[in-house]
Amino acid sequence: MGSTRSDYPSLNLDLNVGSLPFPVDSPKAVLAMESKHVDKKVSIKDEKAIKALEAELVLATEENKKLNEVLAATIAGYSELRNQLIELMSTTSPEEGSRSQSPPGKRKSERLDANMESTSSEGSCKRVRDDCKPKVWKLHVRSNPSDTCLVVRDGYQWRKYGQKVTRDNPCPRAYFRCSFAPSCPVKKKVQRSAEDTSILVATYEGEHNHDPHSQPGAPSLRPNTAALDLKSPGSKSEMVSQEFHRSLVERMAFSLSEDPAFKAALATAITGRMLPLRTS
DNA sequence: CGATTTTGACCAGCGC
DNA sequence: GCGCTGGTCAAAATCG
Repeated sequence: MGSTRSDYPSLNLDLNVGSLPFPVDSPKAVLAMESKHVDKKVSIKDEKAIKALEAELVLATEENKKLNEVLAATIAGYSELRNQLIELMSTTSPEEGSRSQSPPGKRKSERLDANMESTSSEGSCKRVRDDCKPKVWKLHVRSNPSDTCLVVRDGYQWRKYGQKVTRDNPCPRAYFRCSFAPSCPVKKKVQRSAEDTSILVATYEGEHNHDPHSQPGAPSLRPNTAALDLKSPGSKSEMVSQEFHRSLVERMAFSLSEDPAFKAALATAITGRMLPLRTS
């Protein structure tokens, strides 16, 4: 995933500055068209007007080019800032270290998973894990706290194979396997957040090797429920892709808004930007 | 009757 | 080595 301009559809602006009387691609095209259509009886006055228009077009083209460069620089800067933020979030700051210090008895693998949570929601995960464990990422979904069923509707069909009450959370954790294909390696753990019981935390391990909608009797995605389409990117269906993109953005936004480290980093960044302005 | 859920038992990893 | 804990298994129960 490169940070090219095509990665930012919303930023794909049409920068054809200056109003042109007809759609053209370049000054050469203008000249070609003009040489075709210009009447021999064209007066000197008209020729001057044409030259003026040509000059205006060249200026507009130049301006367009400059604006494109500015846009590219802006996107590059955005990318760099985003990477810095991700890096900042993934590295353990002293106070975050004490916060994320795992309680005694917490397993190493789980701590790794917890570490992954901050980065896995972003595709450009910088940190590469040493082992060859399947991809793990977490999903926070709001649901009715009075609803006791640990079901996250994500378009796939799951088969529950266990439930446990964990030490650090009074709410039970449910274990699911993808029930569509026996060969599908994906597993899912669902548990209510200890802090906010209205939030269901679903931990996915691995990637589906099948289409979520290919299965018969797949549950329809109801509104007003924890419904998300988690189909892998790069699918053929544009609708699904858009849905996936939307859910990804929602997930990222939610994860970031819930992350105290992000809030702290944001506050630091804002303070850092404001203080020099005040002191100067 | 097959699929799914429940739930206690078992296993393996980790810290002490 | 032992105890704690999370993850999984598998038999029984339940559901459609």
